[in-house]
Amino acid sequence: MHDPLAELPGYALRRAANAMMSELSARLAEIDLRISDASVLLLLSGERTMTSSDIGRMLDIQRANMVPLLNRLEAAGLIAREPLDRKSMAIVLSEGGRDKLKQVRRITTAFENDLMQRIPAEHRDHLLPALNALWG
Amino acid sequence: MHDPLAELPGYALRRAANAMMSELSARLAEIDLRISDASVLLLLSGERTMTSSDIGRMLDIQRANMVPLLNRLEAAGLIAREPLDRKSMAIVLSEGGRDKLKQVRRITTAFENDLMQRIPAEHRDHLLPALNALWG
DNA sequence: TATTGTTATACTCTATAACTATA
DNA sequence: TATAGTTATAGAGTATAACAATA
Repeated sequence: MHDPLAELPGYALRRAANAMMSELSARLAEIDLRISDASVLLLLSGERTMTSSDIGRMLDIQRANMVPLLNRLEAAGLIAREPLDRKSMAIVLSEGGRDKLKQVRRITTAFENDLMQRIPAEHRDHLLPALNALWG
Repeated sequence: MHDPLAELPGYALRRAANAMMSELSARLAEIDLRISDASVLLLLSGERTMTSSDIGRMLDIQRANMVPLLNRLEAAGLIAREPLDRKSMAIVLSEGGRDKLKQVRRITTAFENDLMQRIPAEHRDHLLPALNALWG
């Protein structure tokens, strides 16, 4: 059939992202996390001390929307809020958070490998730089 | 800074798609359309007669979610519903819909060109086939 | 003055279940 | 028996405005 949308990279980008997100969501649901939860845990695995606002800026999540997200992670025992001064809070991984992070790494590594395997070899190495050029 | 997410294609895919969508949304807002509205108009430009369910299957939109979408397009005078039998309705472009479609084509063509220009030349031609491999 | 954390709110998109009528 | 169109509803994600307290 002739699909008038088949040649539009923007359309393909949307469909590919949607397919990827729904598959990743399903895999992360097995450890009771959402994609944004997992992103936060991965970000907190770095060396830097970060506040809620810092995390939001890095992940492009509004400050206001970080609140329920971090509440959820805190209620699950994965992070703790520690005062930096009387205004800001450091968000740190708890011991349970570090355990969960290992599971996140296992799942995301396998997932990214599966994604790349689906791409014909001659195109594979071009995807990441092309995508990064579209938002970095 | 060291960003633990920088090397994940899935993450880059999400960020690139979000950036693309918000820019395209803004451009389409100038002609009072949403992205899914524009997708439907582009799809209806093909030769085939299509029902609401057909469109939903092509665009991966649930049957139930097609209803408000098509109601909106009908209220804007862009499409009409014409009975095929006593059960199904053909969705057809009205004259206003064909005019709007020209504007959609103008905007999306310019947009896709802009997108591609942001990608370094050596990666450019690989994006569409790589993305299509992730959902087709 | 700018920023942090927060509350409240609204809008969009998406997913599911159920129903009627027709193929 | 399967499908079309529809209604109702709920869950996510996301955006904005406002506020008090602190840098």
